[in-house]
This record gives sequence, C-alpha cells and structure tokens, in this order.
Amino acid sequence: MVKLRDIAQQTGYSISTVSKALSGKGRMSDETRNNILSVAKSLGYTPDFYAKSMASKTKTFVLGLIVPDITNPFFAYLTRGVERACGEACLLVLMDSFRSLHREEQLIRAARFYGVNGIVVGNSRVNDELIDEISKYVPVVIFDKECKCDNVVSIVVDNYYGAYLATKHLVENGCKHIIHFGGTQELYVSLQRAQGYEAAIKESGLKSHIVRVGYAFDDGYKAAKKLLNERNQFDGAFCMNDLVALGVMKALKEEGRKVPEDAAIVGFDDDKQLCEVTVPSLSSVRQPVEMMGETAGKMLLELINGQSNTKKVIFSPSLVVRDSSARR
Amino acid sequence: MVKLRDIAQQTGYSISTVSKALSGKGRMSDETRNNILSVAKSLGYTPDFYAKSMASKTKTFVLGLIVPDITNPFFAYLTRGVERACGEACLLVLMDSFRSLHREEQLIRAARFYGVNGIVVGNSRVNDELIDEISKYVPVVIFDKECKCDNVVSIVVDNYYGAYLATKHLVENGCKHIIHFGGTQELYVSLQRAQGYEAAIKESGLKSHIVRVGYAFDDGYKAAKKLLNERNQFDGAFCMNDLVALGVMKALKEEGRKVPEDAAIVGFDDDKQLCEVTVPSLSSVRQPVEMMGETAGKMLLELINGQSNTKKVIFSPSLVVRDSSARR
DNA sequence: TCTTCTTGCGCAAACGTTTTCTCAAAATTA
DNA sequence: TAATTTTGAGAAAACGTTTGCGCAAGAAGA
Repeated sequence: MVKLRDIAQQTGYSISTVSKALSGKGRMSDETRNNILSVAKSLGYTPDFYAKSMASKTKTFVLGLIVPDITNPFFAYLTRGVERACGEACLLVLMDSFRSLHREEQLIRAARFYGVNGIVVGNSRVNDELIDEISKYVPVVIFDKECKCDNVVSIVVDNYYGAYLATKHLVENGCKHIIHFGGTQELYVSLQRAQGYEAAIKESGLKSHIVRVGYAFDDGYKAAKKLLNERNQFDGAFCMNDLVALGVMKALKEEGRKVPEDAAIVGFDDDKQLCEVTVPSLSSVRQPVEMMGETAGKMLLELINGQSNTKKVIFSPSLVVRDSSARR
Repeated sequence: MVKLRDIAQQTGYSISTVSKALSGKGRMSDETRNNILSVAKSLGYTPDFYAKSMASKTKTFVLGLIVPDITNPFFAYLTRGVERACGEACLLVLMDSFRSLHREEQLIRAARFYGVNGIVVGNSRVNDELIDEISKYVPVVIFDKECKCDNVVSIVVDNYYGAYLATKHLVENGCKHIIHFGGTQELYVSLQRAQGYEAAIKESGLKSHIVRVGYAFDDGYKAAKKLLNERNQFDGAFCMNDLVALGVMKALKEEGRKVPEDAAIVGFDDDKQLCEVTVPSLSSVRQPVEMMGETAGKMLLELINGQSNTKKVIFSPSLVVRDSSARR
C-alpha cells in the first residue's frame, strides 16, 4: 500500500505538505500542489481509512449488524431501519450468517475483534452465554429475542398479541373451525403465536386445533393438503407466517375451496411484496420492522454513549385485513 | 469516550498492561486482570475501532456497497454475494440510498471521505462524471450498468438475451399475440429487454406490441386491465419484471382469462419468494445475482490490489419455466 | 533602507491502540 | 546459598494520518 511517505519521497516534499496538498487545506504554490497530485495519482495512492479517522477530529462510529439472511425481507427491513438510525454519524457493517449457527457465533466474536463500537444481533439462535460474554466488551442490542443478560437491550414484538388479534378477527368473521398452522417448538416466536391463538379461541368458546408445521411454503401446502384429503374441514386458518399461509391457500384452491368464501386465511409478518401480490391478497399481522430496526440502532447508540437505562422495548403488531379474510 | 489511559489512571497500572488485560494476551496475575476488567466495565470502556485497526498488524479492508433499496430482493441477493466475496478478509459497509438520487450522490462522495478501500455501486442512476471523479480516489465496481470510465469495472447481465429467451419460449409455446409490458426509457435495462423482445418477435414473423409501463405491481395490473377492457386480446405476455407480471396475471384472472391456458406469462428477475408462491407459479428469467455480487466483490478486491485487467463481466441469464407458461 | 506582511513549506505533536523488549522481583531448582 | 527460571508489569516504538505552529525568504510599504 502506497502512503503519504512514498509520495513525499518521490516528490521531495514533506509528509505534511503532501497531506495538505491532497486535502486541499494548506498554503502552497499551484506548482507544488499539482506536482504532488499527479505523483499521488500515478502511484495509485489511497488514504488509509483507519489512520485518517484516527488523526482527524471527527470520529465516525461503526455499528455491526448480524442477520441470519439478508434476502429475507424481514431482515432487509430491519437493516434499513438500523441504517436509518445510523444517519450520517455511523457506518453500518452488515454481516450475514447465512443461517449458520456456527458462522453466527464466529461473527459475534469477530465483531468484538474488529472493534466495532456496538452490534445489533437479529433473531439470534446463539445461547445467552456468548451474548453475555461479548456484551462485556461491546454493547449489544438483540432483536426479536428476549435476553436476560445485563447490558443487553432487547427489541421484541408482542407475538402473543398479534396472534390474538388475527384469531379474534377470524372469529368475528364468523369462522367456526379455525386451525392454527405453526407452533413448532424450535422458535420462541412460534410458541408465543400459538399461545395467542389459544387465548382467542378459548375466549370465543371454539375448539383449538393446532397443526405443527415448519415455516416454508411447502410446509403449509402439505399440511393443509393432508388435512383436506382426510376430510378435515376448516373455515379459518391462522398461519405462523405468510409463506405458510400461501401454501395453505394453494392447497385450498386445488381442492376446490374458495378463499375467503369457504375459508378465511390470515398470515403473519405482512411481507408486502408477498401479501399484496397474490390473488386473493393475503391478510396478515404486521410488525413495524423498519421502525423496530431504527429503534434498535438508536438504543445501541445510547448504549455506546452510556446513557441507556432501557432493558427491553416491546412493539405492538397490527392486523392488516386484505381479501383473504374479507367479511363474508 | 473512555480510553485505555483512563483505565490505567483509575487502576494505577500502565496503558500497556491494561491493553493486555483486555485482549487477554499478556502475562499478569488474575487479580490484576480482574481488577482492570471490572474497572473497564464500570467505566463503560469501548475500544476505538480506528486506533485498534491502525495499531494491529492485520489490516482489514473495508468495502462499501451502495444499493438503492435493500428491501428489494435483487439487491439483497447482490449484497449477499458481495458479502460472500468479503469472507473473513473484509468488512462490508452497507449504504442504502433509499432510492434517492441525491442521497446516492452523497453516499458515493462520503464513501471517499470515510476512506473505505473500494466501493460497489449497485444499479446506479448517478451520472458518469461523479463515478469518474470518485474512481480517481477509490476503486469502483459498478453493478448492472455500463460505465465508460477508466479504472471502473462493470458487472452486467445480458438483458437482451434474457428477453430474447423469454419471448422465444412464448413463441414456441404457440402464442400468436405476445405483448411486452415494459420498455420505459428511464432505465437502461428496460431498453435492452425491449430490444431482446423485438428481436425474438421479428424472428418469428409475429407482430411486436410494446406497452410502456413502470416497474410496480399496479403498473402491470392497470395496463393489462385497460388493454382487456378495450378488447385488446393477447395470448402471451413478457413482462419487464416479476411484479409487473403478477399485476398482469391478476388482471387476466379478473377478466376471466385462464393462465396459462388463455394467456401465458413470463416475468423477469426470478424472485423466488414471489414466483414459486403464486398460483399459478410464475415463469421468469433468472439472473445469477448472488454470483454476480460475489464477482463484483472479487473484482473490487483485485482492483484494490492493483491486479485487475478486466473492464467488464457479462453474465448470461437463463429461463425458469413454471406453470404460468406451461406448454398447452 | 528598514520595517512589516505574505508566501511556501517543514517540524513535531497528537490520535488510541498493539506489541516487542526489558527488567526487577519472586519462585524454583541445584 | 547460589544459580536459574518464571512471573508481573512497564517503557517505548510503531501504525499513517492531520494540523498548529514556526520560520526563512521574498514582496510590499514607509
């Protein structure tokens, strides 16, 4: 890497003169400046990021963001929110764990090593001990997961309430047999959503019916297909996410059931691209992901500046009603 | 900001001892280490990213990636590809211009100011002069746009060929009246796609019919609706992207036309989440975005290391046939 | 001609770490 | 007890910039 010193040697000027020539700040003759500039260019000089930041007064914070999969819209919106919080004051370093737990752990450790000023961890599967350890060195905000560690701020959405809302909506629409597709034990959020569903069902006096599925399109499709083939009728479905909901919808169509006339469907996540584009469009529970991301960023900055006294921020989801659950 | 010196003063140890205690590297008694650690914690010490990077031997490159909208899957996949290229050796700083041309210009300038080692600019709308100027100071790889500037590497996909493929597929499927929804002048890519369409149509002896639309779901929907209401029949549609294609599909359904029986549809971009989830699933032209992103990252690294002699890399798209254009 | 101002440039400190050496004191071994 | 090793800790150089200050030489004014 070519540095100021090299240019100084080439031109015969001092390092400081070279620096001033390049930044356009000092006093010098045009001849000198042009000379330096041309040599700098011919040598292919690029300033050292770190040295520059060190020496100059204005410090730029660096925030790390670790997500399991940037191609998932949920995390893309999260990223956007954090970026918004960064504004001009911070640089955002994005790290994608590619859904690998191992890599996620690596990244979290690396974040400390790289010396970023703080990290936001999105929907992590790593255990609390690692978080606890890292948070001793670097401020941490954890997204979509509760964390008991000290010095760690959690940003979560009230999944229970969202599920309750969605189920209640189906009840009020006159559905008598509402199935919940979801409830896998693996993820904390899916548990909460199942509980919200149960609560609303209990309240209405109907019978609860949970079909355990994963979180992919095919999971919903196959589960619903099986159910329908077994002559298990249902007139309402609350699904743990939008993909599953679309899978269920496809199965219903194939079996000749009309949505929403024969069965109403509500998803979760409100992935706009997805929900608004299908026929019929899909009702869904919306989380204010981008705003949550922005909050995560802000909380992290507070944490870095040592002004934070918040431990947890809970956001309320809302129900977006579209055609798939329109009132009959 | 609390620094090593502050901890040193508090504890009575030297700066170097404090540094070693925190990094866990030097030799010292457990008592000393714990003492230092606890004081560091109570003071809320966070290491200075820049100083750290400056002082340590291993320099970490910093790559900047500027995208118009990270929530667009296309750019999410691009990001992922670049991230893959970064591996352990680089940090990726993500900058989202939020579709604002002004902000994009700002970011490009800022990238130079921040002193990142190089930047990848995704599908930019900024003029070549700015790129040219910046590329004097920082290596630049530009994605999805041709750029004549020296020292700038372009990564592009052969849009012409992709459009040709898609249209030819419709012709071979027996479509007699194939409309192209797209062709807005604003974007270079849409022009190329329109030309590819024209070429295939000409070759087949059919009549070309381009309906100029934007790139949103509603654009496709409204244009197709209007066409159908005017009794303008068509049995094939090649759309400039997947969203437009889904809009057209919705219009067809509403007007009682069956897809693909009455009209076959092909989109562009192959947004998996979208294409595989609709009924019928959508045929589309796939660009190897992630691999292109990875290539962009690699080219940038070569450029930074001064080993690049490539000026442009062209990727070939491929056609993914799904239900919306299944042979009748 | 003597003073004051301006111009062009370099010196050296500073930024906050890391890391290699050094060295006294304590612990171990002979 | 003497020689050796180990341990705990500090001094100082280095990383590549920026920037305030100083200073000589030339220009301008009296």
